[in-house]
Amino acid sequence: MHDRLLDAASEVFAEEGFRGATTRKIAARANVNEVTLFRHFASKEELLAAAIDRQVEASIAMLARTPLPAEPHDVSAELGRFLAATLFGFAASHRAVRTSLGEWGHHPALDERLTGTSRYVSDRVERYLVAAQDRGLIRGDIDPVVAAQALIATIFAHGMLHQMMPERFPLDPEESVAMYLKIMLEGLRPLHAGGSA
Amino acid sequence: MHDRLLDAASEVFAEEGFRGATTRKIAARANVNEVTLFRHFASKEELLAAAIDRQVEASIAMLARTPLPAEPHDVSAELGRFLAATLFGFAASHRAVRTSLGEWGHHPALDERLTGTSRYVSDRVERYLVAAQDRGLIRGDIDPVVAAQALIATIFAHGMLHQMMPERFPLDPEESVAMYLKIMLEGLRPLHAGGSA
DNA sequence: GCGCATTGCAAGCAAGCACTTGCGTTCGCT
DNA sequence: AGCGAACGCAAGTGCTTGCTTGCAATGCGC
Repeated sequence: MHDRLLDAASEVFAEEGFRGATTRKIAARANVNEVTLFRHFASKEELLAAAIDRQVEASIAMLARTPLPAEPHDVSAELGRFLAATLFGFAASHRAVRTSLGEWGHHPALDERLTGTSRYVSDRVERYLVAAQDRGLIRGDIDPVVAAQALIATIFAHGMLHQMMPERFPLDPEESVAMYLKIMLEGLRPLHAGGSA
Repeated sequence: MHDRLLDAASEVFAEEGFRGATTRKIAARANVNEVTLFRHFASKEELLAAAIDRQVEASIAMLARTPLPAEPHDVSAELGRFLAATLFGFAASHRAVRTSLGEWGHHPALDERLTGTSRYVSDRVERYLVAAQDRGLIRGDIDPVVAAQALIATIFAHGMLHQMMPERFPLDPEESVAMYLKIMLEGLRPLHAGGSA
């Protein structure tokens, strides 16, 4: 019951946002009486906070199954796998991601939770790129933090825009990541190694 | 009065979304009686549609003051100027952009309007990159549509994430665009021209 | 079989919502 | 001066919201 309410709350929140996720809708989706909802959670806000926590933990656990190695070897392959998994996750929950962006800033108690997955991803990519730069696998004259930003921002935005404007962002996750990496890794390649891929 | 209501509606909608933008709040922000609002617009939905139209037209007019040339010459400088202007616009209205993303899909009458600026930008960049590819200014083995996606997605996401996680996305518009272009243009450079910048 | 915890159900509450009605006031125009 | 358009104000309608109350039904352990 507890879990069913959390799942229902996540779904309705993703679809309708905080204001739209009424306690009646959540209870109905969980096949539970609205009163029962308030017997499990003191308030709507508390319920949604718990529901978002659950979702973030689940998505991070999912991403943790395709980790970035601590010591980079094949940057293209390793980043490709990780970013494809990330994009896959974003695309699967694009509605929740977009809602979170819209909702961010309105409910301070929820803000930090809402950015949890993004922080996890950017953290890993940053660390990986720093390590890759230490090993001379990518060029040394750019800030790895900025490079991580560019990569994540691209993946991130593509995951949403692909759903919103499919005629303009038509590629599926694997193709997209391959193409983006084709561009970006060429741009990140050590400068002394000239020429093509 | 009409215009004051439209401005107020844009502001409140950007801050609070469709549900949060109550007619009372909009009227109060415009220093107008709520009844007057309904004498100018038949419904809340009609008001917000008109308000969003206005905002989109204004932002496109702003972007049109820094156009991309029909015939590319200096890709880095020309794209840099255009994307900096785009990022500046996104950053200035980041709250509206995020709200639009969250709201998108809920009100079919608003959806097309909400993506107006994005469509304009991706349209221009796509055409520019196609022209640049025709002239051999960027490599020929990548889809210019995909390259445009990567550029816009990066600008787009940075404009939002810079506000939400300033400690992770700290650079201001000019710096950001310069860094992103440094990476991406290196990746887009014609393959026969090896070496560094 | 008894007690206790968990749920459902019907009803309701105060507040907020979009939107309406009626009436009086203030204008600029002729 | 007279007229009509545009506005403010007070009040109210019917609906939805988060949340509560009271009571009856179900189930599980002892």
